[in-house]
Amino acid sequence: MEKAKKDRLQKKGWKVGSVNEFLDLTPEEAAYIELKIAWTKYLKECRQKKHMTQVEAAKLLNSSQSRVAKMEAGDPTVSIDLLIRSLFALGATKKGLAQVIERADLRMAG
Amino acid sequence: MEKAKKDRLQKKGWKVGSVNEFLDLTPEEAAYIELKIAWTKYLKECRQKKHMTQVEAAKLLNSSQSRVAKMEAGDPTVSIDLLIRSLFALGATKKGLAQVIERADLRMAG
DNA sequence: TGACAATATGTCATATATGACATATTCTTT
DNA sequence: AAAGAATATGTCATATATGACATATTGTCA
Repeated sequence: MEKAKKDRLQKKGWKVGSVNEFLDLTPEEAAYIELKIAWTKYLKECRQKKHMTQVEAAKLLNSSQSRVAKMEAGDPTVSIDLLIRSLFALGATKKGLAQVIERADLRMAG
Repeated sequence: MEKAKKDRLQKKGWKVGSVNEFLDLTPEEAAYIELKIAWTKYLKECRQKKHMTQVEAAKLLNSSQSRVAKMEAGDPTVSIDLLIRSLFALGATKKGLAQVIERADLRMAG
């Protein structure tokens, strides 16, 4: 993993226990995290496109402002399930979701 | 939601509490479930493409045969997170993941 | 600069997901 | 049809995710 990406992930709070463990992330684990972060960005885009505050989005999602903030920050306690459900509720499209995957820097085949 | 789809989801154990509640699924909730089921099918395809049994896949995934079975069955206790991580480990491609979304019957825009 | 809106961070009780195990069922092969 | 492999189902202790709340930080505008 290149340094820039590593720093970015660490900054996000994605310390899997230690920096060393972090360096040992398998390509699959790294891809999973990258994809998750890519979806968090898309989530923020969707909310902003609707001109909603986090408080308003939270109400729509039956959640709380703090959790919306964590979703958008890529907090490790946020599941992809929650991201996907929130994305749909915020008007994300199939095409948008798919493009996020295709454009994500997953370092994988395909 | 058309009857065929409803029956299919109910059969999968997706009773959200009652049949009535089920009929009241929002489009977003329905899309989430549909997408999840679509990924379970892709997971099974990936495993079979590798000529692996569920026991072998479980070992690769540091999981158990029963959980692999539940993943492929679309059990409600299986998260999308687990599905995605498992898919990557089983050699799924970005393109494959994206195509699953695009081809899923989500009844949404995009 | 002050004041208010928006977003971020930390914590917690509860809810949900997970691997593991036991057991049941289905599928193959003879 | 019998036997073994593969898959499915049920349950549980533990791990992780979630909404909520309090509080902190940042952004905006007068």
